[in-house]
Amino acid sequence: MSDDIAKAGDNLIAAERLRHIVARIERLEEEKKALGDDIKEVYAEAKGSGFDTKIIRQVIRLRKVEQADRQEQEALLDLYMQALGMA
Amino acid sequence: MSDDIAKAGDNLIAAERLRHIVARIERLEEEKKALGDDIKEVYAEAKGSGFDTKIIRQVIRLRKVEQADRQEQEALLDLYMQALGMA
Amino acid sequence: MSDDIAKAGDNLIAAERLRHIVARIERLEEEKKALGDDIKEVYAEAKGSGFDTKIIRQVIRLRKVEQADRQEQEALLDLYMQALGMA
Amino acid sequence: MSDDIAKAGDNLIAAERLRHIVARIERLEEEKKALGDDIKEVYAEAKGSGFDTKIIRQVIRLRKVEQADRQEQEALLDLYMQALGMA
DNA sequence: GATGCGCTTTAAATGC
DNA sequence: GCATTTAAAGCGCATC
Repeated sequence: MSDDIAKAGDNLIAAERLRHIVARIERLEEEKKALGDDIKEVYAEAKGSGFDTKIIRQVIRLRKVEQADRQEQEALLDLYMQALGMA
Repeated sequence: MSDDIAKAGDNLIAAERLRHIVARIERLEEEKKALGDDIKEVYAEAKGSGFDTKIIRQVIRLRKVEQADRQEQEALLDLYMQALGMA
Repeated sequence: MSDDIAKAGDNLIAAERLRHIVARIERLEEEKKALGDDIKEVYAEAKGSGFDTKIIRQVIRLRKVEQADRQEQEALLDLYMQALGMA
Repeated sequence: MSDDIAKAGDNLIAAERLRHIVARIERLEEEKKALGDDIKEVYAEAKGSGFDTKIIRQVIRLRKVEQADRQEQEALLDLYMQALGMA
C-alpha cells in the first residue's frame, strides 16, 4: 500500500520535472526561432540593398566548410604532433 | 574617368557592406547553433533522468500545433470580421 | 573477360530498371499536377461565385491543423500507454 | 423584413456551397498527397535497389525542361506555319 | 561505437 | 513580392 503512495509521489515529482524540462526546451526553441528570424531579416535587408542572397548563402556555406577543413587539418596536425611526442 | 573612380568607390563600399552582412549572419548562426546544442543537452539530461525523450518531443510538438491552431482560429476570425466589414 | 560481359549485362539491366523508375515517377507526377490544376480550378470557380478564396484557404488550413492536433493527441496517448506497459 | 429573410436564406445557401467547396478541395488534396506518397515510395524503392535518388531527381528535372523546350519549339513552329498560311 | 536510414527541419524554386 | 510547394541538409534513432 505504502508502495502505491510512494509511487504516486514519484509520479508527481516526475510530472513536475517533465513540466520543467518542457518549459526549458520551449524557451530555448523560442530563442532559436527568434535568431532564425533575425537571420532572415538580414538577408531581406541585404536583398533590399541589391545583393543577391543566393550568392551570400553560397559564400557563407563555403566559409563554413573551409573553416571545417582548417579545423580538421589542425586536428590532424595535433595527432601527428602527439604521435611524434611533440605535444 | 571620374565615373570609374566613383564606381571603384562604390565597389569598395559594396564589398565592405557585404563583409558586414556576412559577419552578422555568421554571428547569428553561431548563436543559433549554440541554442541547438543547449536543447540537445536538455534532452540528454532528461534521458539521463529516465525520461523518454520521444514522449517529450511529442508533448512539445503537440503544444506547438495547439498553439498554431489557436493562431489560425484568430486569423480566421479576423478574416470573417473583415469580410463582414466589422474590422 | 566474362566479368566484363556480366557487367555489361548488369548495366543494361540497371539502365532498363532506371528507365522504368523514371517512367513511373513521371507518370505519378503528371497525375499529381493534374490534381493541382483541379484544385486551382475549384478555387477559381469559388471566386467566380463571389467567395473569398483567402478565407477558404484559411478554413482548409485550420481544418488541417485541427486534424494534425487530433493525430498528435492520439500518438501521445499511445506513447503514454506504451510507457505504462498498457499497450 | 423579407429582405432579412432572403439574406438569411442566401447565407445558408452560401454556407452550404462553401461546405461543398471545402469538401471538394480536401478530397483533391488528399488524392494529391497520396500521389506524393507514391512518388516517395518509388524513390525509396529505387534507393533500395542501389540507385542514387538525387541523380534520378536530376534526370527527371532535366527531362522536364527538355520537354518544355520541345513544346516551346513546336509552338514556335506552329506560329511560323500559321504566319506562312501553312496551318 | 560506428554506420546507415528515415524524419524533421531548413533552403530554394515557383506561381499568384 | 509573398506564399506555397518542393528539394536538400541535419539530426536522432536503431542496428550491427
